Amino acid sequence: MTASYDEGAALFRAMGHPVRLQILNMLRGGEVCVCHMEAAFGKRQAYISQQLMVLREAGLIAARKDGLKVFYRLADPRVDVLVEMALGLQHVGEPETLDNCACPHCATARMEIA
Amino acid sequence: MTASYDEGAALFRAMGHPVRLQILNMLRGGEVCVCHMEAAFGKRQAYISQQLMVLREAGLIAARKDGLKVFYRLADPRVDVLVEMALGLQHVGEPETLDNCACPHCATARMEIA
DNA sequence: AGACTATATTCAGTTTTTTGAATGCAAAGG
DNA sequence: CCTTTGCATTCAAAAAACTGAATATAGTCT
Repeated sequence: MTASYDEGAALFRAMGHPVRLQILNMLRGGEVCVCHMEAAFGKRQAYISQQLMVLREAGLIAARKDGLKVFYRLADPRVDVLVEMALGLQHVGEPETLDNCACPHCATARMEIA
Repeated sequence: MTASYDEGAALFRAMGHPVRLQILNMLRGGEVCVCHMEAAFGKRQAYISQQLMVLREAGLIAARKDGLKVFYRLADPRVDVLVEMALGLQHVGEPETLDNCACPHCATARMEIA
């Protein structure tokens, strides 16, 4: 019974960090690889991975490995709504799909298409 | 722009604590005085006040003073939904209205009615 | 196998949060 | 005015979170 509050609080604590919230918001747009976040946020890769670990342990995101890259997605549809509400109901999130990704892989992917 | 994430994160951090979450959930049922929380949670009064301060500073709750007592309520309707979602969409919250309050004031209030 | 790439983990120092204890303060009653 | 009641604030020690640096791992390619 008190466990419910502990679990709920743990959920909020995991979301209560600017970078993690930004990651979650980005994932609302669909699956994203780590290198994309690295490029989009301008943070060190190790740092991004640390935050991803927190989110993973909280059960907020799930990972899919494809070759060398790892793609992350929201693990729970509730998270989408929670993030949306916290950011003010109108904040659409940067249209940061893989399209404007500056990481080597995404860039070359675009070149192949064009 | 980054401020949005900071603000959202601050919101979640304020909610990311078992006792504070429990307080917020209680307030979903309406206005409640501090003495009621004290009795309902079995925590020291000063401790409750500390958590209330955090919630107040985060803009999640508002206070109304009536004589010696202070009544708190949710300041933002979004909070109601956020708490509800975090607690699992079904958790109704203890039916802890002022009716089952063990604090002196609430107890005598009941006696006056009966 | 060796080198390289993408991501993960560990470690340590710093900052923040948490929480118990003590104290402060304003309103009400006598 | 003095006391009591209900709540708030301050302080300090312990616990936890944050983050930079270094290191590890796993997959790919030659």
